[in-house]
Amino acid sequence: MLSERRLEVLRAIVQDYVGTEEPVGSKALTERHRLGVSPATVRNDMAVLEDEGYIAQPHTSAGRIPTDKGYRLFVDKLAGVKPLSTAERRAIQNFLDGAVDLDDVVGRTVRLLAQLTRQVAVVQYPSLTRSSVRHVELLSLAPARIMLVLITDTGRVEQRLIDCAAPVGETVLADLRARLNSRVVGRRFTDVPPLVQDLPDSFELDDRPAVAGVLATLLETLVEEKEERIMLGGAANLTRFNHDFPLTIRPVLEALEEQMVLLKLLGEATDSTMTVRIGHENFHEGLNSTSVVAVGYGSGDEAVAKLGVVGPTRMDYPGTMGAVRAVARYVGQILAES
Amino acid sequence: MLSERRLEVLRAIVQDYVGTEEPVGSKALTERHRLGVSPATVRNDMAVLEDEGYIAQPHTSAGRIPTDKGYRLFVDKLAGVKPLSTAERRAIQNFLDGAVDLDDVVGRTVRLLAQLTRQVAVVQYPSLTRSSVRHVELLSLAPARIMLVLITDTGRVEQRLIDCAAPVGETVLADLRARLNSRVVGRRFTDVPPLVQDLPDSFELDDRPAVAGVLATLLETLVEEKEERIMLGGAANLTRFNHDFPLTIRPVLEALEEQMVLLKLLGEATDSTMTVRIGHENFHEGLNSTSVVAVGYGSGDEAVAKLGVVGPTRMDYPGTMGAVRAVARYVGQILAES
DNA sequence: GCTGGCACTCGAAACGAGGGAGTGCCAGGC
DNA sequence: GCCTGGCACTCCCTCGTTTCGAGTGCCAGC
Repeated sequence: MLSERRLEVLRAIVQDYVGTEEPVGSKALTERHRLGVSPATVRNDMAVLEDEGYIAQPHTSAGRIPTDKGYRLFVDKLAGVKPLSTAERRAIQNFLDGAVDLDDVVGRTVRLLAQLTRQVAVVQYPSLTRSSVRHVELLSLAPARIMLVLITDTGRVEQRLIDCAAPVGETVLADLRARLNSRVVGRRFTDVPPLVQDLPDSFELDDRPAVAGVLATLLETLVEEKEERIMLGGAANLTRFNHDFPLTIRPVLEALEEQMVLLKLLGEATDSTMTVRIGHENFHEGLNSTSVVAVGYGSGDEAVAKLGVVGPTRMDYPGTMGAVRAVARYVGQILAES
Repeated sequence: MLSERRLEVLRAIVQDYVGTEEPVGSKALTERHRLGVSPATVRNDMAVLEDEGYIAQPHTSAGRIPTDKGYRLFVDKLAGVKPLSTAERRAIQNFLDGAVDLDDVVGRTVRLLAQLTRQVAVVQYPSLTRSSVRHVELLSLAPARIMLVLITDTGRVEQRLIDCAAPVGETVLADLRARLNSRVVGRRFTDVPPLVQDLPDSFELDDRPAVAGVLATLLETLVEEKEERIMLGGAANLTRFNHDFPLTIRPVLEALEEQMVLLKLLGEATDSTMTVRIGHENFHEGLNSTSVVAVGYGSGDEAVAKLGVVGPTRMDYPGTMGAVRAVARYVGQILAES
């Protein structure tokens, strides 16, 4: 177990390194922080911290920088979540109010988060699997062609084209639409499958294939993982850490273009606790020197999706966590109102 | 007027510079191209080309690089559009087939273009103002709250929340829905306003405000420029020209995050001719060393929107133009089918 | 267990020489 | 009149050397 002072030294190192982006030495540390001991003592502490793997030196005779393990300790034990100023809170509110639809909400959120944290923002659309049905619409585009439109309680709209083997009459379609809605409106999407299973049975034999086709597409839409949509913003902020630049920005940009990677970054937890994934904890080559701060958001207690930011491991964790949490709360409110 | 050979020299310079990314000198030129003259002659030609502003040298005693004016001449007079190989064509087809909805089409297109050209791809969603109405849906969410869903013939779906001053009955809503659809389905969005202007008059006095409100939101949705949606992809390709890197990538990324800038980049022309905007022709600081190749696409002859790529002025114009044109054609086909 | 002192390390910046690619210009030849 | 070979000149780039300084580890002393 590390002594109190050594933890204090680690905290000071993290803070200074985040601020200056340069390895921090023992002398500079004692000058910038009131540690009450001499540089020599700090050097001894640093040697211990290095042995334990919390800090490292880029090369002999340079200052120290925190390791992933060091940041982890910092986040878990040494740092809190910095609340936003009232001015910032007001800015968030102003910015998010006035969104006209879900796309707009998500778009504004992503820009807001990017601006607030000066990092790359990632916002997931409300997940279908965690939403409820507000309305199902069936539109006949051509005799054997139907458009399925799904509207969720979070305002999300999904559409699908369905090619039927045989033409479907307007009356059948209207009938199906009515029955479908009476059964599923207000229900969670995950509960839908058993509710519609026997629906084809109540139709004329001739119409059953078409009805079954529509239902199949409906269920497919619910299940497909690619239906998890994600919006990204603030990529320009990547250029701010122009340290070892070209080497590091490339793989990050590439990773951020992959839907699947983004989803994994945000994490699987379905509650709204905040997760901080640091460096190698992301298990993705190329994101080894980036951290992710993510949190669930939703209209109620339960999270319908996640949002967060991606930045260098050398980031202002307390500030970032504060911003992410605050934005998630406001987005939840907005969603609850609509 | 430049002599034939001098044009040939310019072409050679552009080609070599695009290939090597390094200023090209007279000796290297004669070695790599069969110009039939000596380096000294080429030097004289280069001096003339420089006087005319087609090429420049970064500093005395360095090779020459093309100026924007030089690229312009190259694109206009010296280069054609390189057709894609059949393998590439097949790849496009395979990649775009199997898209399930409009979002999917646009998403696939953006990835395809980025991959094909190895540059940043930009795809605009079919513009509302150039589409026709397929269906208008009105859903009652709460007594005084309506969701308006607009579906276009290109498969685009837009939704809007409408807060009415007073509750609107289901029958009124159904009535309005029916009348609205019978009037506007199949019509161009730009033609809609006069078609619905007198619609409130046919309703009970009590219901007119609500009806008018719905119509107002509908018209607003059509007009608003921000409804021009755009998808972006391949940002990681920016890192490929890591020449004067950090200086140049930052403003480009920033510019690409602004919806308005992107729209302007794609250009205003509504037909499907290809436009190439080179360097300063973009009139946007930060995009001074990037070029944009854009073209309209649509299901018929007329363009419903634009797509294109953004890359360094030092790009392979013939190849890029070929890829952009080919992709636009395929997307048009896909759209026509749906 | 803390501190001051000291020798040592090693990267970053500054300096300077050399090489080389490229240029402009000129005189001569077809 | 246009092309060509020759030549002197210009600068950038590379590379080795040097210097400088921040930082370290270790040790003896309090």
